Amino acid sequence: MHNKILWDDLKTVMAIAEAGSLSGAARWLGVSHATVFRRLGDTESRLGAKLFERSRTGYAPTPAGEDIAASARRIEAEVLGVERRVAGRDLRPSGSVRITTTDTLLAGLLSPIFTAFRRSHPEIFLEIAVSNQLFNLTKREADVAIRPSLAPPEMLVGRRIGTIAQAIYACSNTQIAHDGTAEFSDLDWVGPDERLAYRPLDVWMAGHGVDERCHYRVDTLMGMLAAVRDDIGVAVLPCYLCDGDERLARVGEPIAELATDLWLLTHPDLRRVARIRAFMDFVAQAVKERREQLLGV
Amino acid sequence: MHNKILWDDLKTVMAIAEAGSLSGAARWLGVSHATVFRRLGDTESRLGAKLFERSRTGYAPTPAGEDIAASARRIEAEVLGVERRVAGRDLRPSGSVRITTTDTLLAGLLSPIFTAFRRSHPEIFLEIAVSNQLFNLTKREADVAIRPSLAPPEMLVGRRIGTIAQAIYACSNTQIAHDGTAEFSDLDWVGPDERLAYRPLDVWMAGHGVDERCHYRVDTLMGMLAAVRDDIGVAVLPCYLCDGDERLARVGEPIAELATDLWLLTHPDLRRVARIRAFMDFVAQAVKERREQLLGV
DNA sequence: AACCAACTTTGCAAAAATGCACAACAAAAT
DNA sequence: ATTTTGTTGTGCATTTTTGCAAAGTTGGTT
Repeated sequence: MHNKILWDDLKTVMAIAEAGSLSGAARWLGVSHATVFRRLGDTESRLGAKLFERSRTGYAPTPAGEDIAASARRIEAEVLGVERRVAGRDLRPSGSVRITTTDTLLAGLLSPIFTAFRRSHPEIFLEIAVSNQLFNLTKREADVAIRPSLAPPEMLVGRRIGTIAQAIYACSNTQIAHDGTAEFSDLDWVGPDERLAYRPLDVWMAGHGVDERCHYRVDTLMGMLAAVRDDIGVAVLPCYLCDGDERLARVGEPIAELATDLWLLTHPDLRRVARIRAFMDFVAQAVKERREQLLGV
Repeated sequence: MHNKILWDDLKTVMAIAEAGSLSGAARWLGVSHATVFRRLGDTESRLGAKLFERSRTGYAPTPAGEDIAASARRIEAEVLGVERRVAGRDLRPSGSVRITTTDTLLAGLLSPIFTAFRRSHPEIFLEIAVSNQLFNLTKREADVAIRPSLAPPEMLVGRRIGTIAQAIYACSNTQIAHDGTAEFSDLDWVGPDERLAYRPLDVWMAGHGVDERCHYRVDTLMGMLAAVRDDIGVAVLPCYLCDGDERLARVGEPIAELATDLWLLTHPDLRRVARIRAFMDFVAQAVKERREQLLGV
């Protein structure tokens, strides 16, 4: 009769409420949809309350279901906080660090740095999550983020480790690459699409009247680079990514208004974790040593 | 590496921290001590942190263990709150109600009332928790409390349903029972012991100089009653409990300063639950009908 | 010193939870 | 209209968790 519910049952209810379906909740929770089905039934039985209206389009929470989902969100925040604080007390210089960064930073700058770090700290494992989306460090989706940004999120701590210069690049074996005399508006351009969410470049291209000549858009910088290599057009790209590529030629000097900062960030609760500090110190130093590569000089 | 812990693991850590041992935590959680042992080991492994210093005489939490236990207490409050609110939405006039009351109230007043309630509401089940300790309605140890008190706890809601009169009783076949002329200080007395925590009666007995003649103390009113029946001495007892007992005789009028109120209480979140309202309305009415029995007239 | 109570730790059997595979249904896409 | 995709719901096998029983340690009581 008065069976108390499992605290994890609340998480299940929250997952169903947010996903709107058993299958979606199952994916989020990392279990089988059959398991979610049974857990929900069991929870409703223990509480003696209906938590979801079942419909053809999925599951919609009842007021009681919403109340539980809201509680579960507060509990989730509490659990993440205590997990971080416990993890933050970990003073062992060993274990795993999860880093999130972009594909371009990884390929063009960070990969050799990570390799060197692994060599010098064989007892610290790295897990790289390549994403162009901002990971949620509060939810411990990563321990460290290395990202271009003009301002870091307020709740994270870290340091600015460099400035990323960007310039126009063209395919090496084109006329523009050789003499650089064509007008911008006479060129074909490659640009970012809206999913890349690269607002400053959109603004710059519009301001220089070249977005009208942009007939090829990609949602990754690597895709933009490949298009330039294949002479589909010219594009603004980071110098660290392109200057070492023989098939690309820089056209003009770096564009000051498109320079951006490179940040190395973690959550405040993790700043004292030995292995995270070791990693961040190493990367900061290594990037400093490559500061000219980032600046494109 | 980044295994998230089960939310119920936090409850386990809190239980061990509060009990100081695996065995004590097991009793509190309602599981085997072997289970607690394994859950703790698994949690420490997932977090990569030591949560308790172990000894054969018990477990003492580390700072990380304390942090988790504190989080778990907050989560427990959150879970109890949402369980109450969900239970509070239960509008079905059926199901189970858990009542806590004293052994004397049950035997001398309430049992026939509960029987009548069951007859008139066959679909509502009663679970009676007999205790002289105050149950924690906030922690849902009971849904309804029926208790003598001069003032109810602030966080509960309810109503005062009667006044309990008390008087001196003696064994029926004694002289004092017949003529009532002996001085108090000439009698042998039966009294409550410190575990009964019956402060007002202690004060009254001291004020009338009869605690010096009290050589028999019990920690239950039923035990006091049995002693009076066996002519071990006289005692102050509730009128509802004794007036119907042929082996007991009242000596004098009820003692106004020892009158106490009878309260019918529940948690604010449960006040709208249909079966709880039905129960409380019924009991309030039935006790009102017995008001003279309570007053000893 | 002997006995008792309360504790931790572990191997094995039992119970519970879970995943798999399938059937059926419904909406979206073609 | 048909196909594809995504969903819910369920029986059975597998995996995981748990309880039981035992061995051993420690401290308190007699």
